[in-house]
Amino acid sequence: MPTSPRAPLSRERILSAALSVADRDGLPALSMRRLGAALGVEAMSLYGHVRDKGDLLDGLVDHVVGMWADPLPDESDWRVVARTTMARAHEVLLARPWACELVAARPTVGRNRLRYAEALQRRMLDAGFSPQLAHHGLHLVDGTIMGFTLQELRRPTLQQLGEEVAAVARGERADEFPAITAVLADSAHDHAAEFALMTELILDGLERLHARETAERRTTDAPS
Amino acid sequence: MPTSPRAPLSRERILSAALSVADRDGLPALSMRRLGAALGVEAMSLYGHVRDKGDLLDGLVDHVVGMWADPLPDESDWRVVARTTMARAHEVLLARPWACELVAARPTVGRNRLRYAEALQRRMLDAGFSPQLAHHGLHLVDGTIMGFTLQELRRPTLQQLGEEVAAVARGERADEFPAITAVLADSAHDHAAEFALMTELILDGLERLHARETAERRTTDAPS
DNA sequence: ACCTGAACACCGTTCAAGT
DNA sequence: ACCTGAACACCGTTCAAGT
Repeated sequence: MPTSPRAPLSRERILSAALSVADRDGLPALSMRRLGAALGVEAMSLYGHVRDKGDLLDGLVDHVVGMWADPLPDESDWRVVARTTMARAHEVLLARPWACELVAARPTVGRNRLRYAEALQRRMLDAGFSPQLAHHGLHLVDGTIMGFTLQELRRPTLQQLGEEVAAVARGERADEFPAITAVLADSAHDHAAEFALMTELILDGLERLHARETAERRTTDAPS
Repeated sequence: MPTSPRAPLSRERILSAALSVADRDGLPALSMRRLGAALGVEAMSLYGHVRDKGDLLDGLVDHVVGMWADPLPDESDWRVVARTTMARAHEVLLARPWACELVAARPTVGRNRLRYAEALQRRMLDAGFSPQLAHHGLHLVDGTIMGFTLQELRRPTLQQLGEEVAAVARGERADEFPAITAVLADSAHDHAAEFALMTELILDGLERLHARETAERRTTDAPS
């Protein structure tokens, strides 16, 4: 779907076309040839504005990161920034499974990711975090976003692909997998609630580490 | 490298050949044609023992899961089981980046994964976890493994691929990214320590949720 | 300058044919 | 039964050629 069929073809136009191809038909469908066709152009013309297919995918990743990080929350509390970023990232990635897979396969660090990392670590340092803990904190938040979103995207395919696994999910293997069967029978699958719980667990943990750190600093500072 | 050049070609033999191709040359090199060549056979012969390339990849994923889950820890404490599983999974996946990517892209639930899920949730239920919390617990542990391993695999490519990002990593953009620069300058990159810290944070959090749950159950049970 | 056509070295998969 | 050869419809990328 070329917005204007003979616009001069820029990196911007290519990236946004790639985004809509991936959204509509998935990552495997995003070939240089099909992308060219979507822009009304031969595949080879793309190489004038994009070094590689890899370069294109990197651009795509940072574009998606921008979708949750771009209007950075105007807040000085690191907890608020972390919480809202996690929620937004989770939402954006859940809606675009291909993006989650892409970030896992090709973990590009682009401008949008830098800006978000700067913002979060700034708040942590301002709150009195040591550089080391701010470092851990960013990784904790990032890892949780990816790990948990993958966790949720994994769910639907459980019944779809599993041959004997489907039987387990239907509760027909209580003999061999009693615990799994019991858990599936007696618990809800509230994804959003689980992610929120995980978020608070992480934030609590970080806060506790921060408190312990300042306590230790006080005891070592006092005698001097 | 066919172990015996004219053995009758089984699913087992195909899977282990695929594993060594992926280990040696990476995931993109694992094509049906090259895998056939590694077994001294035409690509098309593989389809007698494997439905699909997808089927082959699914088998590969569960094989890797078995590498950390297979001798299940003979322990009744859920904390020990969770801790050792996380450590082993992290180690196995760090050594095989392609496996981490594969699990992210195609989250197969195979027999090995079922056995591990059963074992961990069994311990949690036995410790008094509600089914709901045991459910969350498994997802927490799994999400942490994936999220954090991806986090670490992401690190080396930061300097390798980033154009301007490399400058930030070298500390040459302190004006625009002061917090990132300060954190990178004043903190170590001890991956193993960070993963251990993350593990304890998760286990502490789960234990706290468990304690809260039992406290609530006691207060609601008492009046009856 | 920007785009193209043809070509190269690959893919996964099907299917009729061989042994 | 098990494996193969040829074929189909694709890939990413190069490069000389067109406008």
